[in-house]
Amino acid sequence: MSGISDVARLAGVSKSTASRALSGSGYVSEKTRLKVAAVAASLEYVPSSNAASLVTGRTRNVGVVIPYLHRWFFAEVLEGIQAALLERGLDLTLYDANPGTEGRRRIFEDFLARKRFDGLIAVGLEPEDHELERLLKIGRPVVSVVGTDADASVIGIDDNDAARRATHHLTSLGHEHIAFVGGGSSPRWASVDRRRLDGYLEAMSEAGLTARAQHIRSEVSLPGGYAAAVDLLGARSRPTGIVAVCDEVAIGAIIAARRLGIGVPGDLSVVGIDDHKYAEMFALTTLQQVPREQGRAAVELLEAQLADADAEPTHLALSARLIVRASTGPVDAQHSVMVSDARTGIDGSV
Amino acid sequence: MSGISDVARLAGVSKSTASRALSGSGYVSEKTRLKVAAVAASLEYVPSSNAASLVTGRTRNVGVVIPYLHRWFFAEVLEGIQAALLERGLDLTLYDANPGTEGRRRIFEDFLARKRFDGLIAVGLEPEDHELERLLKIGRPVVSVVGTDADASVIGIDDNDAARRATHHLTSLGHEHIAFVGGGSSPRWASVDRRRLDGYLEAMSEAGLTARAQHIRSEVSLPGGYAAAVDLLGARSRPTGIVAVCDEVAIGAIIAARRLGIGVPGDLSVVGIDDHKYAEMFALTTLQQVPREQGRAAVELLEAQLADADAEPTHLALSARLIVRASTGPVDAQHSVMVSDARTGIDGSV
DNA sequence: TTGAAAGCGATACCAC
DNA sequence: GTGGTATCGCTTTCAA
Repeated sequence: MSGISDVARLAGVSKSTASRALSGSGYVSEKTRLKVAAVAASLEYVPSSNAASLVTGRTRNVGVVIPYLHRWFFAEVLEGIQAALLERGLDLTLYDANPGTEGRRRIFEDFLARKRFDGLIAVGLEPEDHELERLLKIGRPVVSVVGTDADASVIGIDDNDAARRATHHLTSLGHEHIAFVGGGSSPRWASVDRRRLDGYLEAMSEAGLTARAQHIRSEVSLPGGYAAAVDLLGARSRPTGIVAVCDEVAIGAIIAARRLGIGVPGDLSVVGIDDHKYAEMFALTTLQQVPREQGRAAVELLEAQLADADAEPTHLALSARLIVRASTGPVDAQHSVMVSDARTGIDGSV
Repeated sequence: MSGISDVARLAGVSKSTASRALSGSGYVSEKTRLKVAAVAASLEYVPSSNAASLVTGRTRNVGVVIPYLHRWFFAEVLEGIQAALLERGLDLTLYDANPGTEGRRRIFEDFLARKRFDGLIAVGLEPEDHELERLLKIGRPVVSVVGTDADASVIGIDDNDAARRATHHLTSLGHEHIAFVGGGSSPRWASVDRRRLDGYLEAMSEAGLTARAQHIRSEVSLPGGYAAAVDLLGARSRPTGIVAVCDEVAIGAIIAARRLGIGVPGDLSVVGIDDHKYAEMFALTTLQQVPREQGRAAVELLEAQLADADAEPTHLALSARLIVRASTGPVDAQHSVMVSDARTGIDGSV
């Protein structure tokens, strides 16, 4: 394994010149640059990032703190981040900070303090106060995907607005009995869920339906949505519309409805938020966000902060796009589809 | 930010003694060890991993090369790896090597060569020949989760056996027309899929059903299984049993069956491989593997290789456990459940 | 049991 | 444009 001095010697130049030639910074004649590059290539020279980091203080590595890997949104964001980092030649150190685990504690107590990165991207982290404190104490730029930090750059959709529009979509179709499903299953609310519930409540209020607003708590997952919907739809008086906190919950609700023989959208309209990869298969009407792009954007924001130490924190609130598929319909059309469903086994939504 | 010389000075010892005291290697009197530790704590001293790595050659970092993040199996393995690494104080560098992407190419060409890790864990990587060559050339221990490398440690389930037992489960229930769904959708087979198909074919052969064996190609995903099953089950002569390449495909098939009014398990038995987190919700009979534990085991294996440079590569083939839920039943029971399904909207499987 | 000094492999300043 | 040299922060002989 050859070092830069080997390259320098074989190229007949000094270490400093070799370094300049390879890093591309500083004056080097084109001739020697070519020569050095050729030698480096022939030796398959790979610079030691440790040595370089030690002297420059820059690691060319980005840390990603993320609470879940198995949830659609998080996996997509992470893939977006990784893709953008690969393009830039930057490494990615993963910190899976699952809430309530010993691992998360150690990440905040020990791992982050090592500063093995030039900057951090926090994805849907929702840090406790003492965690946030740690995060800022590190003294490296932080970009959040989903969040509310005032001190860091944040990128995400306008959750309140998305839920409001989802709800409005149903009220404009004539629905009056609309439930919001998901969130609040654990004592500590995820703030995203909270914001979406608020958006729903505001839209219900605008439609004069505050009295009929109903929040069904559930875990934010497909089985969670399924379980909650089984209860909700099995009750005597069931809603004609469901706004789900996210697509996973929405899809769970659709599956529950089908199993209960409730036609979608004939007897029940369901709208989600996400545009999950399964959304199309379930013909789910939803408010689309593109987490992969959010991941890429986070890298771009971080890059800017890295280039210019005192760049102002940017707050990017993207707007979700309504995609109407076949899980929502006018409230009047009730039952018409249900019949065909029982006969053919396929309702009109596919 | 204080370095080890600050600690040394304030503790009234030399750098060397401070280093020994903190790293715990070499002779240090208990008294000075305590003193140094106290000073280090008061200064919130964090050693520079770059400096340490530069001199020791060890990074205390593990690279994980993984082709997907959004698929259940991969996300679970990754979470298992991360948890085990956090316990050991080791960092995790993520390389998302999505097949066919420019990013994957760069990972193998550039990123891995930097050797910013003491060892690698490859998860379901299925490297091309030239990629494998690169991998071994790095000269760092590699552990594979799922795979067939002779030169590296491998951990995974016996896929052939799992598929064979899944199939046998159906034949023992009297099924004769059993299709295998999934895999082979792209020209390049994933070898896992291939092995599972082989296991199915062997079991069919053992049951004297070779003539009726049928492989339905599909993408290995829930929508993929759904689409394939819609075609398969819509045909004139449909099977009474489905062995799916994995649970995601199996669940897609169940959803398709329900939509077509085909009762599960009344008219159709479905068995998967995985024990996916949604398996319970769909009452899916499956052969369980626990990817999270495979991730942990990979870390343990790697740790052993790291401790003892010439430890023999270990090949761990775990056995999947059959979990019988309610997606499979005797072939005779056909139609009985379908009727109740149509009446109540809920079949017997929940 | 401790300390002085020699690197690890690069970068960057400063003469030339 | 180029080369010598100090330096980054630590570990590790080797002597004392």
